[in-house]
Amino acid sequence: MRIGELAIATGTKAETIRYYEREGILPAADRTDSNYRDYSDNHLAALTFVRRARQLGFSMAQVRELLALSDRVDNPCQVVDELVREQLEEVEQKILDLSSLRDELRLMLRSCEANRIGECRIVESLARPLR
Amino acid sequence: MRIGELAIATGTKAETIRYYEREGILPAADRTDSNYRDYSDNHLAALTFVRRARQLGFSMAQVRELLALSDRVDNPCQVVDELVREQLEEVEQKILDLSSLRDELRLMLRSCEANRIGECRIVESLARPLR
DNA sequence: TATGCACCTTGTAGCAACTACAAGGTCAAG
DNA sequence: CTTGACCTTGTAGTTGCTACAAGGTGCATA
Repeated sequence: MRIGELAIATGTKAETIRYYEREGILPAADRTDSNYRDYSDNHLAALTFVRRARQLGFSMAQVRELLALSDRVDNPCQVVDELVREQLEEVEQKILDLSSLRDELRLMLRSCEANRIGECRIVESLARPLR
Repeated sequence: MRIGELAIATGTKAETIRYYEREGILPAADRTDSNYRDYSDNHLAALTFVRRARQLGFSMAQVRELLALSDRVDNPCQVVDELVREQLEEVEQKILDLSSLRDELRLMLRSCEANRIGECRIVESLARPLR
């Protein structure tokens, strides 16, 4: 399978796939006579894994770790569990941050009843000293 | 007031302040005889505004817009309102995305009862085809 | 006066994770 | 035999900073 096909199959741009290969996230593909990359089902599975982990918010470094772990079938599952737990904590923190941000934005909208910037509470509230 | 003072007053690194000046987000400061930047209270207010907007998740481009709007006191407040509304929508969408992500991570953790990677559901669930 | 230290200057390069080109090679269809 | 879709490499751009390096300035202290 050529890079374009793999790209469509995984919803990844061809350039991103080449980037992953350069970064050592994906193993290099075989080459055809005309030097085109030629991917196997193993590559498809690997890229699927990578994309899914990325979608779940894992960093490239974390994906590297996950890949290394999943290669060594005899490792304790605990290590993977730990990575997931860390990621979960980060995500939960982000949700909290965004929630208070959302509340502030909502407040700003509600307070805007003037119709000229001169009296606009939104601009005022942005100009307030930082907490 | 010198750059270090302004940095402390706003919780911004001096390098970031110089960066904002380069980017035209902040007006250039006056210079002392020895070529040090010399900031006024207006600069303090402007930087406070910028930092607050950035904390609220506005992009640099949006901050530029907000600054331009807040300069023209006779513009309808509606334009600012619209920007805030857009930002709010983005934030709400991000919260939704992160929430489903959180749910998936929680599921992964719960399903991991094996203790060897060979049977690890987490690794399995990462290898599943992309939705 | 000298010296040490914190602060300032400019310029450049690095980060994450791609994305967008440019300039050219390959291949199948019409 | 030409068109057009695909592929190749390499390089540079994106966002919003951050981190140097190499040198100048200002002020307190020995």
